Amino acid sequence: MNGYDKYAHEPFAVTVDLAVFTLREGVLHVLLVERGQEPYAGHRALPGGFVQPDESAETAARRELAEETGLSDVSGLHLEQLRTYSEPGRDPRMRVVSVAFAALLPDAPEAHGGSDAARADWVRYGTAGPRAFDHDRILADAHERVGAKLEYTCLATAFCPPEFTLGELQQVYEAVWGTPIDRPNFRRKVLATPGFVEPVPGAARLTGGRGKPAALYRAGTATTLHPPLLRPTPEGRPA
Amino acid sequence: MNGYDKYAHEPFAVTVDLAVFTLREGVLHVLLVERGQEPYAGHRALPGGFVQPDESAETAARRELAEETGLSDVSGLHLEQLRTYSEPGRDPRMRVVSVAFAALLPDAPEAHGGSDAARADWVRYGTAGPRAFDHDRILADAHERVGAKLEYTCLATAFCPPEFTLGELQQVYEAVWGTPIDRPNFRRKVLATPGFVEPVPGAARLTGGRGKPAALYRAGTATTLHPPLLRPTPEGRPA
DNA sequence: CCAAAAGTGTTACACATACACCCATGC
DNA sequence: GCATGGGTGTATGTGTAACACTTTTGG
Repeated sequence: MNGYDKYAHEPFAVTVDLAVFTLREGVLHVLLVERGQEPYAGHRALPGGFVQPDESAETAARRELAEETGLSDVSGLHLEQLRTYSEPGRDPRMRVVSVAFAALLPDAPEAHGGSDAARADWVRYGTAGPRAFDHDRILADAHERVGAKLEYTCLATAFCPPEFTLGELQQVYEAVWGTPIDRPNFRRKVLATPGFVEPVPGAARLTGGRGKPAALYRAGTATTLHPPLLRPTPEGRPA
Repeated sequence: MNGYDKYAHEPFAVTVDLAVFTLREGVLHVLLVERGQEPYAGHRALPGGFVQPDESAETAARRELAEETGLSDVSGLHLEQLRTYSEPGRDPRMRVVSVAFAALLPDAPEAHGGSDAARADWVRYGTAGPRAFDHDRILADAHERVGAKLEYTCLATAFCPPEFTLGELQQVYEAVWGTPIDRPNFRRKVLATPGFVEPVPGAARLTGGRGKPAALYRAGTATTLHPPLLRPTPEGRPA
């Protein structure tokens, strides 16, 4: 199999599938489209599409992200390759190999589904499926990956607007992990990690109308968290 | 892009590339083939090949693994999808999307390169490249991934024969990470993690001819490590 | 006896957890 | 004043890091 022969091998269609997450009012949402045709007509599915001849999968994913969200500038958004799904029967019509991506959005633009007929909506994560194809599994894999990366990277700021409060940052962790976190301890950990967040001098914002105004922070330059911020008893721990 | 049209899209070739690691005398080695034809004739490359029409990428990877190592039974070996490399120019001849895998072998069979003409040899990891295509990058990504997974999974036993000593297990960590580890502390951590290793009752083995015979252990049933076994100052930590 | 490798013990320190408590704002 | 959410302080336990030390083998 070291001799390449471009005519000797079955062609594959290569697509990208996107698990796009955002937070709306402190709740984790995911972007889903509604399929208009068979198979799985009427079912929800992850947004995605074919990789074009001159594109890498990453480029295709970012293009699809812009099309589906309707955002004009998606260049700064976090986009991360998850894994590739290639089981022969995953699409009943033809052989489709799909490279899955996870994307994180700070704010959720209400209107979207710009480019094509299929409607796209934000759906609360955890709402019952089943989704089309193997998209339930892709979505679960994406959620697990994002949750794990929150532990040892600065990824959480990707869910936040340019300036945010520590309470908002904590909401990201709580929404993705589905567990409450002790606020004082969270605060200390974040501030003790150099480069995770930087204070915006003097700025403060009223949060829910009520309560003390919160100091504002910007994302720092660090990408990894040492030591990590572990979620409470994620698995396997007997104690 | 929700309407599928199998004739409207450029066909892609889909291949798998394998980063196969093993330990030989305590040193990390990787399996490389020597290319016989252009491009990159004479250069070393990762073993791999085309995904067949009826195969998933995982199935293809395991088939290639068996062919390249010459092992008759590769069913129990650790094989893990890394990521997919899809940049348009990565193969100068045609559009090739490659799904990369990392594999771990406990023992290194000397003779291999069974199926085809290309020679395959074990090369010490870190030996100077450059390798063909983007295989240097794939190899670096694979090494980083394996190193990271040693921290929070029981993956290290995949490098070991069915029965092994704690010293051998420690050598896995030291070889992959490239750092020495304190033996007493390593020992305690491993034994304190339930299900990581199980003692083989009464068995012991002389290790280097010299020294006290070491107790033997088998891999346990656990897959994750809580708490993790962190490598010393992997990155970013200023202290 | 010496070298080499396995195995045990101990101490100091970092970190996480679980709270109690104070501050500023809207109603 | 009271509810709400931001921010500070502190004790207690767990886990790690860095060591010194003992044990068992071959030469």
